[in-house]
Amino acid sequence: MTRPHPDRPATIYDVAVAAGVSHQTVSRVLRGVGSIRPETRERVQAELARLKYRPNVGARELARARQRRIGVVGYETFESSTSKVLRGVDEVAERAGYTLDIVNVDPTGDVAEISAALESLNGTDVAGVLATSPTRNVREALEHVEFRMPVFFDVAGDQVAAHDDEPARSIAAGLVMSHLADLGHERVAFIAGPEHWDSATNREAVYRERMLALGREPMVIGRGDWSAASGYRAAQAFDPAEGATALFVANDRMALGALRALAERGIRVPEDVSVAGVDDIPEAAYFSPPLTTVHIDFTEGGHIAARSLISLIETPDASLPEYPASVLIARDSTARLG
Amino acid sequence: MTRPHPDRPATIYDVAVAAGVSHQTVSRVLRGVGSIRPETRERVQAELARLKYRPNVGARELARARQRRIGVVGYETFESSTSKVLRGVDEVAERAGYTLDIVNVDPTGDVAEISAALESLNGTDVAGVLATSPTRNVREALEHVEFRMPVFFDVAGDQVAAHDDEPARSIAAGLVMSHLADLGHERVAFIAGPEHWDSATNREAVYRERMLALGREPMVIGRGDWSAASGYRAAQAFDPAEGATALFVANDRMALGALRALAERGIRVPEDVSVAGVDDIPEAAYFSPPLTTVHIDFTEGGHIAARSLISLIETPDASLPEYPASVLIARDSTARLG
DNA sequence: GCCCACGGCGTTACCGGTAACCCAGCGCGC
DNA sequence: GCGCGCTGGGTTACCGGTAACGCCGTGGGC
Repeated sequence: MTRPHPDRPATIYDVAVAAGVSHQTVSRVLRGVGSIRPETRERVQAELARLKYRPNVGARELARARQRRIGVVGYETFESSTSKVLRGVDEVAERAGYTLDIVNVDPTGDVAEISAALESLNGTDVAGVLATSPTRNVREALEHVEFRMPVFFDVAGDQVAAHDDEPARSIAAGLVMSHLADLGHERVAFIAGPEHWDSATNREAVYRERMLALGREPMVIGRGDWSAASGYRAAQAFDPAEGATALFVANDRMALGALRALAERGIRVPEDVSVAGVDDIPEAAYFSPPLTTVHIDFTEGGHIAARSLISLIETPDASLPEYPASVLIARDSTARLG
Repeated sequence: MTRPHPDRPATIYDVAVAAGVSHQTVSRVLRGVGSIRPETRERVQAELARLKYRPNVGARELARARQRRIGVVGYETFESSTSKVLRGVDEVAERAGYTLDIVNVDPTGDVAEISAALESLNGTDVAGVLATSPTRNVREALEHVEFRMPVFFDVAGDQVAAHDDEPARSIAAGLVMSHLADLGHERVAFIAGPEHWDSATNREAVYRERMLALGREPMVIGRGDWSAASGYRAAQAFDPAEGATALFVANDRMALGALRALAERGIRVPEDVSVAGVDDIPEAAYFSPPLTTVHIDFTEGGHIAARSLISLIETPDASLPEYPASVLIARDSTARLG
């Protein structure tokens, strides 16, 4: 379905001539400032509507010397959790009058390539940049590019706790490990996320730490790329003979693949092994069996990131935001040991 | 991670003064037009780099009297298939020098509300509008708003065949029904998508038609909202006593919910009933059992939609695009009858 | 030796807005 | 009757680019 090409839009000058006033009066009506006789105002508004006036945002930006776009460095923006972050960013940005300029990059790709993408964003004079891909490569690329505008690096909804001299750590992974420990699981195997990702390394670090705290050797049986297919492949390495009673998978989609791999090999969940993920994607409740996971509010994470960036843009005092609390969602894929 | 607020950017006038030339010479170097002495060009380029010049896109748009943004009316852009469409649109648009301005609306919401969202897009002087939400409400809202620019209404990757006096029809649904018929299934139950959606009604129409062609009464047992949860609920109404040997679900996510509901009730798939979906989301291969579905290339659909819109913008001759072929992916959830 | 074309720039106008400043007329106090 | 401030608006400059045009010097054709 299409519509024909229409002719050139009316400007405030056209409207001014039609209403018999100066263009400045039209501008005043548009902005609602200054004092204007009601009669004049109505005449202008009538012409505005009749001529179907639409403001030229470029001209407005130019005259106001103020940008209204935020560059977003996204990645696989079609993936559920990350695009929920984007949605949250969009909601806040729109309310604040900003428009998003989304650049898709492969966050695990070549640093030079990411830098080029960032540079192109930089060359397009946006008001600020929001990076939603917490990978090492993106962080490095950000170091390379000299931005003239504020940059905010989001943690992509994955809540982390960072104390003064401790590194950032995944709360979600801690919740999963505590849940498993509560159920009596101490021999927990782990399928990690892609190594360039901050959230993957954060979760893995917490897993290892908790295992050591239990006096157990960490059992990282594989590493995926967040996809169900990679979880399926990684779970092939799960060997019941090694004694693990639970399997912690770094995200829900990989957990789906892992569940499938275990089912094919006749390993029952949760009777033979408990399985838990992270993210709480909407589908997780309908896996077979329904997956125990940690709910992360990605949209709210996006809100927070956007608010932080906008406050950086408008008032250059940076205060680090508080992320919402993640909560563990226990479902049938985990059960008490024994 | 953040960076401080930097000072105001350099303009071509700053660069011109620094290089000892006129601003027009700088503009020429920037655009690569006109004849310039290599020595002068180098001097300008050096200053460009030294002052970290970034073009002001607003000013450029203004001077060129040409818009560079495309408004996209999206919906649940965080959902897998739809955001793949967006990604495809983005890829093409970026290559053509356009930037996306994405507006999220609830495509099943109030027509007035959608109209308002469209109007705000319209008021922002974009080069064209691409609607990626094929719902009746969005179509109605598009009728209300008088656009000054080309509008393209995408079919969101779902391929349809439209003959002259026939309505558009879902090819994907036809593929599923043929596959089931090949396996001997004639008594096929159906879980439909939300009624406002074109793709839902297209798929349902094809389902009904095929059933009647087989001399069977259509068995629409429920209607969902595309989510796994709604598929789970709808599948509660599946009664094996009614004789259906297969269940066709209008998309994969609802099919996941349906699989779960069937499993909970002890109905085996595919032994007791075959199940098929549409979309081929990446997770479908890891459902229990892996889901027979129809692969739709959403990203390519986005490419095509964007190309169509851009050609409408640049040369107002509208030619309807060819969508890529969908293909059936047979997996374990469907089996020969008997 | 003259004219003209062309390379290599500079000048100026303009895109569509906003903002600072200016100005006429009126009502008012004194 | 005069100065004052306020209302209601017009004039003009400017934002940072692009485009049309003009100008100067040089070199080649005749």
